Amino acid sequence: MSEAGSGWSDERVELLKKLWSEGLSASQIATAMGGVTRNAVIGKVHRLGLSGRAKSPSGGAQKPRKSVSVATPRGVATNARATASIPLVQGNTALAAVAVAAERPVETPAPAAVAAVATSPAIAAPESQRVTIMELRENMCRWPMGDPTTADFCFCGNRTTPGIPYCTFHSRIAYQPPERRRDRRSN
DNA sequence: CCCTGATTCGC
DNA sequence: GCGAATCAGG
Repeated sequence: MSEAGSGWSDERVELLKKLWSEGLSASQIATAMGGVTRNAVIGKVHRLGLSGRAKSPSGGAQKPRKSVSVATPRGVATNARATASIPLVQGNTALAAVAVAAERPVETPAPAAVAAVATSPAIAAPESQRVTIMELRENMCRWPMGDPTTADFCFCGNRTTPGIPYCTFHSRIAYQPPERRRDRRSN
């Protein structure tokens, strides 16, 4: 059973706490852990009593809506968590990558398919952004590059269409129909 | 447009 | 308890 998908197991909560305390954004954590959305992460974070941590790099504080019939004295915040020294993003990349690899083995596309496209003179590979898991956004191509077990592991990072985890180029490689090698003269 | 977190509320 | 929807801001 490694059904990872939903449900906050102890390990998952620990990972969440760790990544959150290290300064990763909710969406980054969500994509890193997989199976959950940033909303889920945020919801869990707040439920755990976290939040606040340090200053958000972006997305400043919000107001509790307009006329909130506040009946809930949510005085949680103000966690005595000193700002301390937040490690730079570069230092965490390896950790996050490992975490991802541990939780969700990267789906390695068929090497044959890769080679086929790579050697196709008609298809030109776009310049990949080569982003790390930290810089990966929801709409960035998650095509793995490099070895997941080493620090040079990163992703394509090109723009994707909503709902598709890859850019147009890598989508062709990833979603190659089983029956579509030859007889493609109607192109 | 992209992103961020916060909060509410139905399940 | 969970997370989508919504909100509010950068």
